Amino acid sequence: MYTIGQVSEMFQIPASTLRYYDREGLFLEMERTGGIRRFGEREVEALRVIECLKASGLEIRDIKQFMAWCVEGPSTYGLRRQLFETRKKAVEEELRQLHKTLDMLNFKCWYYDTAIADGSEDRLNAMLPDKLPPEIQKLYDNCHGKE
Amino acid sequence: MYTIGQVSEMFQIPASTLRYYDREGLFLEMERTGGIRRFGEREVEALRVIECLKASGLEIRDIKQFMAWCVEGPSTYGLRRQLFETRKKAVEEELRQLHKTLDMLNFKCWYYDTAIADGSEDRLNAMLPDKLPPEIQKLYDNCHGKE
DNA sequence: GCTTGACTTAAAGTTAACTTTAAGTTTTAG
DNA sequence: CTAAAACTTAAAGTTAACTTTAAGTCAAGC
Repeated sequence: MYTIGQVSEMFQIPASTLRYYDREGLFLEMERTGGIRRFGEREVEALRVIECLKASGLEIRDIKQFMAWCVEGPSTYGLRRQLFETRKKAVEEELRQLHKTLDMLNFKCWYYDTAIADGSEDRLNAMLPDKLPPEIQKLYDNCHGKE
Repeated sequence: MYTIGQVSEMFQIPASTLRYYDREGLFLEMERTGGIRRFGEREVEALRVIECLKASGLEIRDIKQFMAWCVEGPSTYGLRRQLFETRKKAVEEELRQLHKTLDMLNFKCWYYDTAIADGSEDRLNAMLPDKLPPEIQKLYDNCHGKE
């Protein structure tokens, strides 16, 4: 069993944030001794799931809903499974979006490398949007709306 | 040249947001006719870059800084190049984090598939954290801190 | 027993990124 | 010329996720 300070240290999360999560109902069955929170394995695993769901784009209120399902028992397995499935779809979409963002960033890096080499953007502007090197054309098209 | 309403439609961004961006200094040289904003190719490309930088995790105030560099001219090519390089690093890190998140989500989907098939988590709890199927073990380890 | 450090609470404050409101101006269609 | 649609502003309001503050309680070491 851990104190809030130890968990704060383990996860590199401020104790104030852990208290906030508790207030919001993310640690529904946490024990206390003399008013002081005791984090057990259940809470540590809950925190890993909280970080995962947060990273997937879920809001605190919806994570609270999930935690309530966990307390409710086996009748909510289906709902919980569905939640993770939906989060998977969201993260996969986010990954696709981030790859497009990366293409734009790579294009811009090439663009400024070229501008620096040339000393101006004149030649670049004359090349745009066609006449780009083939590998750069791909990056450009992918972040300027071409399918 | 486009009005704010046309750009709002094109990018599916509320006109109020475009005005907010303008107020924050993201369209530094935008023209007006009779007080009304005229978005040209420069502003449309700026908006594409804004969306990219936002998706990369950059804040509005830092995007404003970038736009100021663009107005400043060729002397800031190096700074602009460096900004995109830094954003690339941030996005690549975000991609790594999202892949770990996806591993956790896949593990949880398998976990609840199994719990549903079993009707309880008893057998699962007896399997954890070792004795998991090999392909599941990988997912589990990757999101429970094992290197 | 006393100090120190870690814990507790409720309530107020912070921040970023919008969003809404209210009042007014400009453009467009008839 | 007029009515409606689309634009304008400054200022206030919203939201999520914390974070800080103030005042107090608990546990450990000397």
